[in-house]
Amino acid sequence: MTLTTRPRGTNDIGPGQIELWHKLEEKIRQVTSAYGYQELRTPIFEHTELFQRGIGEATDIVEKEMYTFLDKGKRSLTLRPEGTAPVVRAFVEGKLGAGSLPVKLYYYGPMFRYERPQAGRYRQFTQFGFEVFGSQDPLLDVEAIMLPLELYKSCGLSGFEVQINTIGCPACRPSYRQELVEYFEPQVDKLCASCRDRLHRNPMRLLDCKVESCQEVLSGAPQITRHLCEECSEHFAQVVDYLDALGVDYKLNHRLVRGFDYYTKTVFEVTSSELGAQNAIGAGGRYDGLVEELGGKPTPAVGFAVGVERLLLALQGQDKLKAEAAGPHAYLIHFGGSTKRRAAEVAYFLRSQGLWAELDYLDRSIKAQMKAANRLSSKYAMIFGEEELGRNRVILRNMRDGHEQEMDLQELEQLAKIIGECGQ
RNA sequence: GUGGGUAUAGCUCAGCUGGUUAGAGCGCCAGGUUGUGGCCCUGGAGGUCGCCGGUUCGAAUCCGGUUACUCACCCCA
Repeated sequence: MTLTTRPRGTNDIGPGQIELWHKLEEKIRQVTSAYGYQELRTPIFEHTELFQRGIGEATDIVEKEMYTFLDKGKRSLTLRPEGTAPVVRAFVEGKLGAGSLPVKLYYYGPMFRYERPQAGRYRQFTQFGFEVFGSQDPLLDVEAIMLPLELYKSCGLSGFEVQINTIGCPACRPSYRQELVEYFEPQVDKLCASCRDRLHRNPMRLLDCKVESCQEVLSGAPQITRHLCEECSEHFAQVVDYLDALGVDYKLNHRLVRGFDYYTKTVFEVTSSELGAQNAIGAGGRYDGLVEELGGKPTPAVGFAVGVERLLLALQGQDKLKAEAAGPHAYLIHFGGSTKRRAAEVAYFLRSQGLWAELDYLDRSIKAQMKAANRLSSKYAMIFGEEELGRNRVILRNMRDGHEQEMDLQELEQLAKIIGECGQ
């Protein structure tokens, strides 16, 4: 449309915001390194088929939310709507499982889904996620919950809730499905339109329907517990056991179902009380069948993804993770002409020492330059006056207390030292 | 894809039932201080009133459409 509006559902992140992003990214690096994860950067787009197979044909994402296009070679490509399938693809393609297991990988970057934007939902959004390959240990399911909790806490976030559930595996899910269908079918006329539609395609998805009129039928729906095979049942018991032992606060939610087809056994979701309708700040689960489904050797895996914009929204709501704006170490004030050249010379020296030196490029009055120094909250102002320069000296003014002293320009190192010490 | 709300200066907003040069606060620039910031005072710049069309002698104001933002549904991080 216009040259001056960004595409719907996208955001520019500039001064005032980017500082928070940098801080969060730093926290992410700290937490992932403490847990022994290495970063994996995958392409922004992949072969469309990867997502069709990985996420599942019958999911909303694949059916209506993907940014899919043909390139000049007539290949169907898709802007990644999530991070797990690409990581699995890279894991298989790069034979990353050839060495010692488990393999711990994390990713960070933009994802794309064509949806109506709303609070905490954008067409281009950012996810931080991680995946562990090569072990069925329930302790790794627990780690996949602990790591994000560590991140949230280190950011200062409070008011979040962990919900967990198990959705079984290909061995035990069919019989549960069947019981669900048998339970719902006689009362099909009491269900909403979308539930009726999903009943035969994916009956488990009815469980988290929020339509008021469905609630009564749903409350009597059978639970998966009785259908779990011994392996799944034991696995989940151990997950719960570890969580209890580690003192993690969580809530069992038998109606928690994830939107992707690849999940098996444990699924979890973290919500924030700070957010509106889109209150999930992270979610994940185990997916023991996906690597094989995508052409790799059978490899169990578990992962988690954090919605970065949502986490940032929650943090801002709680006034956390604030970035204090740093100012220049020195603002060099000049009168134009030769004084400007001397100021520039000193500025470049200071910068070469790693100090933030700022100067006026608009040939403004001294008063205006002082105001600029003040506005940027510069620690020092340096005044390059004709008279002082004649004696090879400048005035160094401490902007905090107004104290001034003359400094010798022969000793730039000394000058840089003073400015650098009080700065920061 | 569906529904509600909103759209006036860089920002936050006022503009009553349509009436002449569209305002305020903050911010920005300049001056008050011939070489010195913050406070104060004075002045100044800055607006296609989202866009298109309609009603009217006359529309920022009423009507229709459209786009964007926003909130919610579906779904999801």
